[in-house]
Amino acid sequence: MSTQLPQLAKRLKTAGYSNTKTRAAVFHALAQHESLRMQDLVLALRGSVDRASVYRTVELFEKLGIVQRVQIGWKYRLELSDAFNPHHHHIHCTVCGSIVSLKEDEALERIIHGLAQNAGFALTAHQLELSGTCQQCQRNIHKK
Amino acid sequence: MSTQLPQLAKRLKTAGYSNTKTRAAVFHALAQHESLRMQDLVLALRGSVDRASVYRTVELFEKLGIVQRVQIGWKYRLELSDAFNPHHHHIHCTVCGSIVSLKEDEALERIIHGLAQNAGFALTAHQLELSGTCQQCQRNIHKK
DNA sequence: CTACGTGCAAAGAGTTTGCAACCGA
DNA sequence: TCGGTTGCAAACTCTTTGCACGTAG
Repeated sequence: MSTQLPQLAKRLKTAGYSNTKTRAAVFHALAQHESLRMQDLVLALRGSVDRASVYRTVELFEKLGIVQRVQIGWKYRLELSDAFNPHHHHIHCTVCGSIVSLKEDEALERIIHGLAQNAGFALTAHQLELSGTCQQCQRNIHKK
Repeated sequence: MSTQLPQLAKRLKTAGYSNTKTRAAVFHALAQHESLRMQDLVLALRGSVDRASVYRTVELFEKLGIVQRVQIGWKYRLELSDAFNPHHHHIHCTVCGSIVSLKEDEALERIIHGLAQNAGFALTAHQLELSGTCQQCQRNIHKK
């Protein structure tokens, strides 16, 4: 959403960083997708932003809490953080690779915070990753 | 535990694979630690098992459900799967890097299964990763 | 104008693969 | 013995870094 670009500019400014074309381009590319792999992001910006700059920008965005890495399967994917995108978790199909976002679940979040508290930790983040077989793929298996 | 070696032999045999020294060595190294990074595993086996074989063995063990990759921070770590090691989740300190295993929480597991069901998925695995600051590091920060 | 930001190219991790020798059943 | 397994070395992919030039403030 381009409505979020002012948000980006503000965050950069507040933290003392320049609001450059490159950073806006990376942000824009990220906003186009629910989540993407680094290689997709690099590809999407091919010709306009150098690979090294993409990595550097992502690193900065993480530090500023603009972007987060989420684990899907073995590899991470990138997505805008909770401030730009409501908090959620993912479930992915190990057969076809599709990814579904799960709405926030209050009871779940409560338990998670309780677990951290019991361990004496001040919780700053958490990720839950489910994997299994989606409905479509379950049907396909039965066809065989 | 060496008491688990027969378990390994059985699993390999059942699946039609040889029970080799290399595989036993990799398994043994994994059993020595709660979890380790690939590089630590390679290092622990330096001189006895080649790097490529470690990778190949880990891949096989995953396929056979002997080993699982868990996410800690951005990188994955390896640990024996739930069949050899009770199901649990992790919380890690982003300051000192320490990792604490959390005991299974029934309510949590129930919610997770419910979420998968709602999404129409047949759940096969899940991982929860918490991150924050541990008690020790919270104290250290206050000292400053 | 000055310091931060970027592109380019090259270096470094981490991981995979081809092939000949080796070993378990 | 025979086919699966391993070591070795090289190839690949992903990520980081140094440096000179470009650009925002």
